[in-house]
Order: sequence, then C-alpha cells, then structure tokens
Amino acid sequence: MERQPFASAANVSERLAQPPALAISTVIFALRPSAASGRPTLWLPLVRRIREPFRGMWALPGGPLTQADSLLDAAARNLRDTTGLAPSYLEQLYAFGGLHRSPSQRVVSIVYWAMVQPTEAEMAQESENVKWFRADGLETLAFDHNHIVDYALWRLRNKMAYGSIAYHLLGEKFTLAQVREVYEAVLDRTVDPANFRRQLKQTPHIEATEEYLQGGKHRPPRLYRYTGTMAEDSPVP
Amino acid sequence: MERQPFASAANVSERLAQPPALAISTVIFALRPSAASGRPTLWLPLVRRIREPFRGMWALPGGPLTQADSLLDAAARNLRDTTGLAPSYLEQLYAFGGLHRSPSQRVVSIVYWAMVQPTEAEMAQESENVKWFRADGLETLAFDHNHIVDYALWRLRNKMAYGSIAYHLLGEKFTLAQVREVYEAVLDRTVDPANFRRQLKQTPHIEATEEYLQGGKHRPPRLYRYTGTMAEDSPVP
DNA sequence: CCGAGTTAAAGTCAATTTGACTACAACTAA
DNA sequence: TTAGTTGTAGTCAAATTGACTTTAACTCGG
Repeated sequence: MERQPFASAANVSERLAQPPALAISTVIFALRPSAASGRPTLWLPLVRRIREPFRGMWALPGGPLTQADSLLDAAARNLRDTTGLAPSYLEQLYAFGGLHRSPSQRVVSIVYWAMVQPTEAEMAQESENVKWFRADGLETLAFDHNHIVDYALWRLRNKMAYGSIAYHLLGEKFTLAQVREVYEAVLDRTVDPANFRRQLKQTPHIEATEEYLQGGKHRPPRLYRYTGTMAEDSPVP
Repeated sequence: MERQPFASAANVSERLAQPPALAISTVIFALRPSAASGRPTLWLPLVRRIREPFRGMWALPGGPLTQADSLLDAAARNLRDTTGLAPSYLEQLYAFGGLHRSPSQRVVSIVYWAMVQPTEAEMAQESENVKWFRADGLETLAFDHNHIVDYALWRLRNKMAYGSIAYHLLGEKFTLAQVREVYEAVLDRTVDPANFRRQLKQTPHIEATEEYLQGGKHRPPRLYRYTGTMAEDSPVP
C-alpha cells in the first residue's frame, strides 16, 4: 500500500508529478457472540501492519490495486490473500481521497465492505497478524481507518432498515429470531418478536423450509431461507 | 483524462508497471421545463470530447485528479473549469474501475454527482462544446458514461424518497407545488397535491415564509425555505 | 410422568399513517 | 361579476404499526 518509509525532499517534489497511489481496502463485518452477554454482536478482522508507516498498528486489510483486476476482483483477491476470506457479500463502500491520509505519499483508497456468514468467518484464522475485533469501541487504527469503520457502521445501520444485508451475516438457513437478533445487534435496540415476524412474512425472498432447528432448550423454531441475490439493492455496477 | 491516442506494444507492457490513471467526473442534474409539456424534467450538461478516444462524442465533464485537491475539491474545481458551475450539492456517487472502460489505458473514475438550482444552471452557458441534454433517452456517450448516468438516475430515484435532494434542485424559496413537481419528474408518476402537502408539513427543515409567489395566473402560493444542509443524509465523509 | 418455565407462533386491538376524495379560499381572465 | 384554476384544509375509510395477549411446542427438574 504505502511504500515510502519516510518523506524526503525528493518525495515532495515527486508528489506533484506522479499520480496518487490507488489502494483497495475492505471493511468486513461478521456476527460473533459477545463475550459478556452471549448475544451476537458485530466484529471485524484487522491485520497488523508490518511496514512503516504505522508499523505494528492494526489496519483494514487492503493493498495496491492490482492492474489485471476490476475493483471488485481486486478487493476479493486481496481479501483472500490477507485473511483467507471469500465473502458472499462484497460491495463498494466509498472512495477516500483526502490529502493527508498517509504520510509522505498521497493515497486514494477505494474501500469495499463485506458481510460474511459464521461458517465463512471461521476461514479467517486468527494469527499474530490477523485478529478479530468488536466493531464498536475500537482502538486507534492506522491511517484514517477508524473514520472508515465509523462510516461503514453508519451505512450499515441505514441500509439495514430496507435492505437484505442481515441475511448475508447469517448462514444458509436461519430462524426468524436469529434475523431479529441481527437487527437488534446492528440497530442497538430491542425489537418486538411478534411484530418483527409479521413484517418478515410479507417481505419477498424469505422462504420457509420444512425444517426446524433442533437441540434448543425449548420449542424448536422453523428454519427459513433467503432466496434473493446480492444485487437486490444496488443494481448496475 | 485518457491521453493515449492509440494502443501500442509499449503501452501494453507499461500498463502492468504504471498505476491506473485516476479521473474525476461528475453527473450534474438540473431541472428544466420540457419542450413538450412545459413540466420540469431532468437535464444534465455534457461536454464534447476534443481528443481521442471518442473524439467529438459527448461525455461527462471530468479530468485527471489534481494532486493538490481532495476528491471533492477536484470535482468542484473541474466542474467550474469545464462548465462554469458551482453546485450547492456535490457528493460522491461511485468509483468505476472496470478494465476496459477506456481503450489503451486503464482508467479508474471516481464519479461525483451534483444538483444545481435553476439560477446556478444558467451559469453553464451552452457553447459548441458544452450542451444540456434530457437525462432520459440520451444518445450514445463516450466511454461507459451512459452506464454511469443510468446508475445516477437509479440512485436519484431511490434517494428521493427519504432524502433532501429535491430542495437542491430548486431555488432558495419555492412553493410546495414546485417540490411536488420535482418528485413527479424524478419518480415519473403523479402525486396527490393535498396528501403531499400534509407529508411535507411534518418533515423537518421545511420552513414557511411570509411571502407568496406573485404573478401566477391563480391564487398565489406560499413560499417555503429549506433549512437543512447537504450533509443531512451522508455524514462522515 | 407431570407441571413449571421458556420460546415459537398466531391473534387482538387501538393508535397512527396513508390514499382518495371533498370543500372552501384566493386569485386571474374574460 | 362570474367562470375557471390553483392553493389549502379537512374528511373518512383502508392499511399499517406498536403494544399486548393467547395458544402451541418443546425441555427440564422433580
């Protein structure tokens, strides 16, 4: 991503001549049970920087735009290389291009965001340099990445209301209570179970299966399936 | 923007080494009375390309990202330089980065969109190389710019429902009927005047003035003012 | 095997919002 | 002065929403 270890006079004059560096980064959201309450909460994987600037700090996974890939492909490829993830939902979030996002060199980052299902999330093995964090109350990250995560959270809360994002955080089959828990986790408020059920039953792309989730402590809930696609909300690009 | 007049063997090998070119373009919407019905409809200014590729064809105003400007500043500056416009509403739309958007060189375009008020729109003088077009039924444009305009229209229709965009297409003071006409133009359907009025009266940032629009043919309507800001919908960036 | 406890799922009902429509007000044009 | 047109307020039934109750289906502890 950002290569120059420090700024020099040469760098500064070059800055006017050479085009800005183009980076692709991704904010990845997944649901994990909170350590405290056990309820699902939003988490995201971060990678530790192994170079200057911000060496040793945590940052969004990303890298330079590979020439042979479209923006989406570049995001997907980088995600696989750095975290091992292959998310079922991956969409462009925003292009950040402030002048001082990175010391020394001007960097324009095209940021994607992803939702991964619990089974997918397990693919992102934690290691010395890859770790999952709770999305709220994040420590200070490299570059302007706190800012980017905050923006992603704001968009997530907005899109939740009328979008299909929730289903991409769940597995293939899910109970209505699980969907409700996603809403509660993201919107950070309780939702009436009965009314929520009534709403979902008249939205498209939610299909009841004949299966029930067994092994719970009480009456087994029916399992549902989401039959929509990722492109349900954003069409052309 | 795209400089190479034609592709060469040297170009192709260089493509892998040098970063993609970064361009900023803008889709500008304004309201103008339709020639046929007289009702307001969506128009946008386009500029004629004076270089290859696509020389002579119409395209969105844009240019390379200037090094000293943020993305927003670069969009605003370019808009002023090419069309003379200084829109009151200017926001990032999407980053387009397909591999073959431009012949010869890879170009990533960060596209902004703007809404200009009627008085502002007059600043964009038509000339040999700058002309206003109706947003729907556009002729074939340079690059993938038809695709970009279609996407902008889709976003506009979506955002209209719960956003503040309509007011940025109108002047400082406006009648409720004018707001309704904007909705009708963008959503392409009729809206009940009485019900629309009831809705608007309980939305924030719409303030009644003590003035009335005189000179009409019938009962003069009250003028209103929008007191919100551009950042009402999109917060952080 | 029974009853308490818990969650799923369906149903009730009043309050609010929406869509279609009516009525009246305020102006222009003839 | 009157007919025509648009602005504005109000009415009413239908649809939607939020708070709540009821019944069903299961587990677990005795």
